[in-house]
Amino acid sequence: MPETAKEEKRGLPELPRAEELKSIVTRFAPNPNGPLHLGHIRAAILSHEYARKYNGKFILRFEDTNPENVRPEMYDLIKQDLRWLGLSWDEEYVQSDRLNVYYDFAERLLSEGKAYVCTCAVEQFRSLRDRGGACACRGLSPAENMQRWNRMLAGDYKAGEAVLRIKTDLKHPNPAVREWPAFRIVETPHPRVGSKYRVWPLYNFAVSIDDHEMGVTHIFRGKEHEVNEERQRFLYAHLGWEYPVAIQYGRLSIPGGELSKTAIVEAVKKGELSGYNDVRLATLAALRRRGFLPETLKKVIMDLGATLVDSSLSWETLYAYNRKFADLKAMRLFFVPDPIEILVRKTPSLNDVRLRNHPSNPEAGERIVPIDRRGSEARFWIPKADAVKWKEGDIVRLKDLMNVVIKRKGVRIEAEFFGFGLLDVPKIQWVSRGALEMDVLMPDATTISGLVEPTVASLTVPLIVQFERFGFARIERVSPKPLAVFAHT
RNA sequence: GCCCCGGUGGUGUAGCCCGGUCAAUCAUACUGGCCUUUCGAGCCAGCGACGCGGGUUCGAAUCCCGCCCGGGGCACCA
Repeated sequence: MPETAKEEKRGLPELPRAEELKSIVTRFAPNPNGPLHLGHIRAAILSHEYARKYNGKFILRFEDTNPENVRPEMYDLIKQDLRWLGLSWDEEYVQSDRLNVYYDFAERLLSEGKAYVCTCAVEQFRSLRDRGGACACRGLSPAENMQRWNRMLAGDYKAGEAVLRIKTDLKHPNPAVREWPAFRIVETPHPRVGSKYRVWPLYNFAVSIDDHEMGVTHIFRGKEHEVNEERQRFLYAHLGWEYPVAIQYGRLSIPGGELSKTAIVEAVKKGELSGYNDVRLATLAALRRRGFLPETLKKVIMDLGATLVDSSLSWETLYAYNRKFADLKAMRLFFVPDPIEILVRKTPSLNDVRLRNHPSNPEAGERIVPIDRRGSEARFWIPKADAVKWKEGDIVRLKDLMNVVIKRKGVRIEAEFFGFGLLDVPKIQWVSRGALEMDVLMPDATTISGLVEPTVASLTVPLIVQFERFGFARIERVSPKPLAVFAHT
């Protein structure tokens, strides 16, 4: 038992204030403007796991308050991604459905003199702000502000002509937190709610209102939000609210994961990438396609924890974790890359062989590998890369079948049967009668072609398999031509 | 330029708040061995780190100061 406790402590340290709060509420709040990647799922997984650990609530909230970059297909893609990861949410919100809520709080702040509608030109406002000064709008009465606000809503101002600002400390050491904007005017129709609204809340406002209204107790987010927290605290103070516990973590990088959501969307448009799940990407869709298992990603993220240090993950680490999980259940198959034919003479009577689908798990069942045999001659395909290393007289074993001795090399290898008994010689995977052509898409987007056992045609895909002596892969389709996506060795 | 944060083995982390039990945890990688009809998995052993300099203290990875290095923010994006 102490073991378990220790393990748990390592993976999931106790949350601050978990004891005093009756219930824990966390949330994952993605912007539906692009595909989820490793960095996003860090927030999602941590939030989810903690909610579950404390029997709390996990909320999914789409932060789509910028009509200009919302991509309608992303709402569902993100949900699919989360489901695949095994994350379940108790409540779901979409910010573009909640404008009235935000408006109510805006009006309350205006009437209490804690916010104002600013019509200054941005540059002018900024230089004033940087010097610690207030613009004329700040001194307006609540009544005047309400009037301006109504004019904003009515459409009397164009985009950029008016903005609602939250009053802060004009002398705050960081100019970036002073008098931050909470609402702006956007004329672009929103993909979900169309032209119903033209005044949109900005991130810091919508997040603050929602986190409080939804009872969020713990927030997980990247440290790039540190300044935002300072800004939001002014709003919480105005409204007399208590700020949730915020847990920040550093940047998570991995080779291939450099691309921003916008850059990915662009590259896909231009055809430079095959899609959001292009194997060269570190999007969740790509990781899934490459055969990474949800439990692998969860484990990796949980091991990372929530430290402020920036961490750079290596693919090797990801592979190692995944190998461990995949090995337990992946069906074994023979795949022969870049095949060369081998003719084996003097073979005794041979039947098609029945092989275990998994070396140590009998429940995985068996499969038949057919053999092309005429009289005492049998034909197989083996990897050329192995064959070139042999010389005449070498003995090798066709794995799980028989030993052969190499007689002649050429465009076709000629060999002779050398017994069934297990020998301490190289064991080579092979295919024979009925073998199917298959492509394996590699992580660098190149393709390796080869032959695979005919049983592939009857598999239910997608399926994670291990091609013996080649590596783990995810079979993506079995017809017309089977395609697998390589995961790792 | 201004504001903020961080630096533990090759990599990722635990420990740092509340100094001693830390000749520093765990994982991964790597090396060697065992096992195995895969170059996969498993088992065993080994390897290897507190950014630098000062200070406080009987004692510092842990506290203080300086330096160096790295990251983030300074959007009417999220």
